[in-house]
Amino acid sequence: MRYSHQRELIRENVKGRFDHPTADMVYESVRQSEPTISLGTVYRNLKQLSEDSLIDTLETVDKKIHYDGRTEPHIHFICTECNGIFDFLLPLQTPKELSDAGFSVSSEKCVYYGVCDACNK
Amino acid sequence: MRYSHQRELIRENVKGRFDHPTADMVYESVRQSEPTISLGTVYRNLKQLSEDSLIDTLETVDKKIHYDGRTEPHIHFICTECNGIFDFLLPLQTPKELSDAGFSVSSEKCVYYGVCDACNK
DNA sequence: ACCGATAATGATAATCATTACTGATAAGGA
DNA sequence: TCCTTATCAGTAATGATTATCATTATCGGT
Repeated sequence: MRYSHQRELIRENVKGRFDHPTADMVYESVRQSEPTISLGTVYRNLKQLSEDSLIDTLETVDKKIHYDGRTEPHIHFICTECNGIFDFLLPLQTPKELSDAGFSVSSEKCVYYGVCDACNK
Repeated sequence: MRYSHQRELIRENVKGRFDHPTADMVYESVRQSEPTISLGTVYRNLKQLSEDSLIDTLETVDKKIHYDGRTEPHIHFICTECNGIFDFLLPLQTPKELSDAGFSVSSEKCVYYGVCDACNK
C-alpha cells in the first residue's frame, strides 16, 4: 500500500477516537484539517484499512458501517435506549459483572469467523 | 397484529429453512406459491416479525439483512472462504470443540444488547 | 533531480438494498 | 352487513456505499 496523506489522516482520526464513527462522521472530522478531502476517499480508505486489519468494523447498529480504532479483542455493548456503543475489553465480563456495573443485558449476538470443515479439506 | 395470509406465508418460509435468507431470497421462494406477492410486503413483514421477536436477524455478513427462523440462543460461524453461515446451538462450543469439528476460528465478534448504566437511572 | 509507471485523489454518477407512498383490498368488531 | 383501518400490490424515493474518470502524487530506477 503506497503512502498517502489522506489515508494517514483517516487512520489517525479513527485511532484517536472511541465513538465508533461512520464514514460520514470521519469525513466531517477530517474535513476540519483537510477541507478538500472527498467523501469517496474516506469510504475507500476506511474499507482498505479495515481489510488490512489496521482498524475494525461494527455493522450491527443501524444500516451504516461503524469503524473502530481498537484492534485488541473486545466486545460491544449496545444500549437499546440511547443507541450508545460501549467497549468492554477482554477477558470477557460475565453478565453479572456487567449488571453490577449498571449494564443490564437482554440479549447477545456472537459471530465466529474462520474456515468451515468443508473448505478446510 | 392483524392476521394476513402473506405474513403467514413469510413467517412459515423463514421458520422452515436454515440458510439465513435475505428479503429477496424469501421473496423468490414465497413467490412460487403466491405469485402476486410484492417485494415490499416481504420487507415490511420480515421487519415486523423480527421486531416482534418471532424471527431473528443477522446483519454481519454482507450489506444485506439475513433472517433466521431460529429464535433459541445460538451463535453463528461465518466461513471466510465460502461465506457460508453455520449455526452452533448453545451451550457454547469452545474454540477447541469447533476446531475438532473442522471449523478453524480466526476471529470473533460479540455484541451485547441491553440498557446502559446512564439509561438505567 | 527528472522520468515513468501506477496508486491514489476529488468530483460526481451509478448501484442497490431498503423504505415510503398511494389507491385498492380485506380482516374483524359493532 | 357496515365501518374502520391494517395490509396489500405496485412503484417511486431514499440513502449508504461503490464505481468511474480525468488529474495528481508517490516512489523506484535512471
